[in-house]
Amino acid sequence: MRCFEPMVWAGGTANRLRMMAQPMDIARGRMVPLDPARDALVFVGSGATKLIASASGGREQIVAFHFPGDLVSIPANGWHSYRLSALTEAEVLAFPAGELLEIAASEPPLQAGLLRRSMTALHRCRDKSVGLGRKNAQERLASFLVGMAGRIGIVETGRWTLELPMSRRDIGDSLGLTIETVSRQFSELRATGLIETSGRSRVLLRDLSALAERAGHV
Amino acid sequence: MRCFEPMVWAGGTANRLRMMAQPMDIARGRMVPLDPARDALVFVGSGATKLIASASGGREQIVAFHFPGDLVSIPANGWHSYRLSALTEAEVLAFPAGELLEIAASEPPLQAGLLRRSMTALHRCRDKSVGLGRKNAQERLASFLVGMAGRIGIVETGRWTLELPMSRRDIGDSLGLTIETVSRQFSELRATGLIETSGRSRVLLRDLSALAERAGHV
DNA sequence: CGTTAACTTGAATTAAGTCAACTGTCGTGG
DNA sequence: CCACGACAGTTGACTTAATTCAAGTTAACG
Repeated sequence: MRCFEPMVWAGGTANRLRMMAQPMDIARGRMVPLDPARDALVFVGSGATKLIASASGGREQIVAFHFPGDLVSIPANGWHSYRLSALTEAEVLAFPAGELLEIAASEPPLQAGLLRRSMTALHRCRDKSVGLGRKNAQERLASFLVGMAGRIGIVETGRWTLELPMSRRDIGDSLGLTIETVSRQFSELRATGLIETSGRSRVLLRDLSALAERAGHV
Repeated sequence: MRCFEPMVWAGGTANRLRMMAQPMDIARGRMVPLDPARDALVFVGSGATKLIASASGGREQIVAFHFPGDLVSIPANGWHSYRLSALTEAEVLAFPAGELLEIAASEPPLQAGLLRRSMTALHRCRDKSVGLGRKNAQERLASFLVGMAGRIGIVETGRWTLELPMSRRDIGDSLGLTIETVSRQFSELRATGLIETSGRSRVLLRDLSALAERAGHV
């Protein structure tokens, strides 16, 4: 199920966009090939991806997960080096940021879409910063689960089910925790009765608002 | 020295913008008055501000500092509650986000400016997330100082001088550390010879690239 | 059904937090 | 201009949450 909205927003310029970026299929676990010298903008059409930042000493922080319809902005010259990796097989459209922004400048609806998505990403990143800076392990995991519910959760008779495409390691790298701590917090939430898990990826949120409270949301 | 660029970008619509937001003077330590029910966009014309997020339990995280020319996007309905506070006397222009975006939709240069600033803010937030998630106290402080050098630093014969408008508490709230840890790390960097301080706010960076290395930048 | 990697659990360690006492800076008023 | 008071910042001793290291379990895939 493809969902390359930029083509839609762009109206008559859809062809110019197609010339800049062919849709690409990225296999699970592979990086999206990007020119490391230029800022990139990537649209996720299907599947799921993670944006990884590397600091010195091989430390990695996942700064965002993406799902269909999301826009990913990848800077070339930050303090850290970024790369985009597929969590599941994914279809993406990768643009050189400069060229896309130039086209968008003469295509207000496209530019508006970019702006709206860019702000959504900013707000998500900020909410996440609060967790990284000020929350304990349990609150971070609860926050993560509540956030995922809003993005990929399926609700049924008041209970949310998640099918997580990322590993415990990915969750840890996203929350600034080790894999062991993530695992212990899953166990803790399970023991409290707030969640149930089955297999490695399915999570049932038994009480979303209690979980949001546990997450330290105001 | 006022610097309200949106007026400039907006060309002929400058008057519509003026009707939406009068420039305001915010005294040091005061909040920028915002409608808590609506997303806001604030331009900082002069002075310095901090964007504070509150989680439950009275915990506060400063998610960004702002200087003249910066755009601040403040969401009304996030997981956390946000407010913008002046670090020094500041002149700002506050807009309801919805209305400003609507005007921007028919004013490509304005929209382009918003988009560019929004991406800058996103990239800063991401680089900061890496620090919050994966760096130790010393790396966080070094990162902070290098970042501030790039924004408000004054360079002179290869040495950077900073006049920090924020307190140690603000720095701690921004780096996810306590005031005591921030203080200890200042002492540590002083002892290593990487920085000198005089008074509460002046910092001399004796070797920016060594500091960037210490910051864990790649 | 067996293999492998992902996940879980436990015990010891550590970086940063907390609590407490002290010192320096800066603005005010004598 | 200097002395004082108040608050910002510093330093030290102890505690704690999360990491690290190590040893099991379990799920998923062929």
